[in-house]
Amino acid sequence: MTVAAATQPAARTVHIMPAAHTRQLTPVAPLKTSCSSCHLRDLCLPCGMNTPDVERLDSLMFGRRRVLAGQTLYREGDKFQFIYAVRAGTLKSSLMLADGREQVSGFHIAGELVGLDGAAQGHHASATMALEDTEICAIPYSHLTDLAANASGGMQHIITRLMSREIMREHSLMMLLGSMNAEERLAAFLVNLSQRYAARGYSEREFHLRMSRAEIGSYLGMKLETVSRTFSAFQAQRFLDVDKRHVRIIDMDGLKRRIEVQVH
Amino acid sequence: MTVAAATQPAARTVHIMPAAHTRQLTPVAPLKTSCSSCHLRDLCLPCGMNTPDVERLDSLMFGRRRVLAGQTLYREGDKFQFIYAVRAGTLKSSLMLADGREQVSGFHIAGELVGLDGAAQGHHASATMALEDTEICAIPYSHLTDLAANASGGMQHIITRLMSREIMREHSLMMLLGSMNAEERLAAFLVNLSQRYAARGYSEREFHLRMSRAEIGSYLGMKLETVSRTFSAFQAQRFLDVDKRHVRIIDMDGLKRRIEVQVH
DNA sequence: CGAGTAGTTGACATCTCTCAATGCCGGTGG
DNA sequence: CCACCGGCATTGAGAGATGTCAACTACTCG
Repeated sequence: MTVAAATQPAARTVHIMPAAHTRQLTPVAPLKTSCSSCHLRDLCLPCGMNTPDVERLDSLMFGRRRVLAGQTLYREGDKFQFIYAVRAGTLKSSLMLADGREQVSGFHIAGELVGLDGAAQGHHASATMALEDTEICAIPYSHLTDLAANASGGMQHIITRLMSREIMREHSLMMLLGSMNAEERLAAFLVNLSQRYAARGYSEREFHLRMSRAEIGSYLGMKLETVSRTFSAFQAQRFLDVDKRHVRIIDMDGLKRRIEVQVH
Repeated sequence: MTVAAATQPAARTVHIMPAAHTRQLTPVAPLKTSCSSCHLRDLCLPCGMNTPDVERLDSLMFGRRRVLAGQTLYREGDKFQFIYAVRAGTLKSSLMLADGREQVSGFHIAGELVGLDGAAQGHHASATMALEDTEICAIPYSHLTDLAANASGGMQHIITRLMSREIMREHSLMMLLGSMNAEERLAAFLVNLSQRYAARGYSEREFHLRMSRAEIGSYLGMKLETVSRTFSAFQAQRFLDVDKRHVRIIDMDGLKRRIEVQVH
């Protein structure tokens, strides 16, 4: 195995596609953030909460932080203290085999939460790193559970639902890894990404991939060459245009027909 | 794809290996069960709880239920009301693709919990069925969350930890599906099973598989013939003896050396 | 300009799947 | 009691998909 190249990149090129907000930031003292005024509130943690609960959330005053491209948010084995909400940018989570093989377990964009995997053991089971300059909210887990204990019952349920959602996310990935071929995998990946971008107001048909072919391959359980060939095959079949990391989907229905995953 | 055979078996043969307790049961009114006196309390839901919390759990008086071999505990889409603890027997959970392909997402034995995947959407994302006559505790989820709201903070944490554990379990499976070959997959499966049996006081080196080759294959992302061939290969390499579903591990270290998964 | 990284593509190797035949076992019914 | 059937497992042979290795291009960074 030689995914080694992807394991510890000295620095990563920064891509500039949807996100302009990553660039100009007051880089000084960690800003405090309020959920109620956040443009991501309907996608992120507060989603589904009632107003008083969101206000309680605000009272926690999450710290905001920047993670530069290639930097690590937490490593495997790190103490579990925070869960993180992505405000802008892209993160990648991965697991390691003893022999150094890496398995990417997820890519996370604005409004998504990472780090919940640490709750079982008190330390993180995966590592998470930024694929581009990324801004996150660090949510102290202990504060969140305190809140759940005191707030209206709904709050407790929110945490549970978040974790359950994570379980479902992994279900789909298992499905994909266990019973799909290369074209189905890549199609599923692109359709999923497209939908997540769309939910955030970006184009569902045209976007920049923030991850390398090797990272996509690791996530989808295939080699980078196979990813590359499958992209070319899709282009030949007129499902999409690809130019390196720039993707334009021409025939969304065609892609979707390749997968038909139910996993509701 | 023709795993169809495994999809809807009319009836299943019952195997008799560790479990004798499945057989004689008062099949009358659903028994109520108390966690504090359960022989599985250190593996199951109460694991890690303090005594007062376990007593609160007892106050819920979970219903006990039998699920016969081949019967379904819940189906994909069913309303999420309970989580289930296996008291004796074996369950299998699986997901469906629209085209009928099945992906087994887990096997569950005594002391393990199933059904948590329903918490996100209020209905189950997977289906669960008994591979042999099985006895379960049905734990009303709403009672559990009520309890979490009132009990000492630890209780809330227990639920979270359970779900986080589920996430980690799926992490390992993803790892396996994403970056291991057939021999590594089967070795990982057998070692894992062996450890779970050992934790329950059964032999770690000799056991009966409750699932078919097709089900193992679906779980591990390979075809039943490949599972069979890999078993034969292990036998030829003197790692184990197999006779249909009876497995005796001869060289546990040899098996473990094939995997070396870290995923802690 | 040279080095390094990422991506693409070809040729070939290898692994796993597919299809098919066979054996084994348990259950059923004559 | 025995013959037969269905389900499960094993095994072989060949096909197909993906991995491996290597060459080449484009681009970025110093």
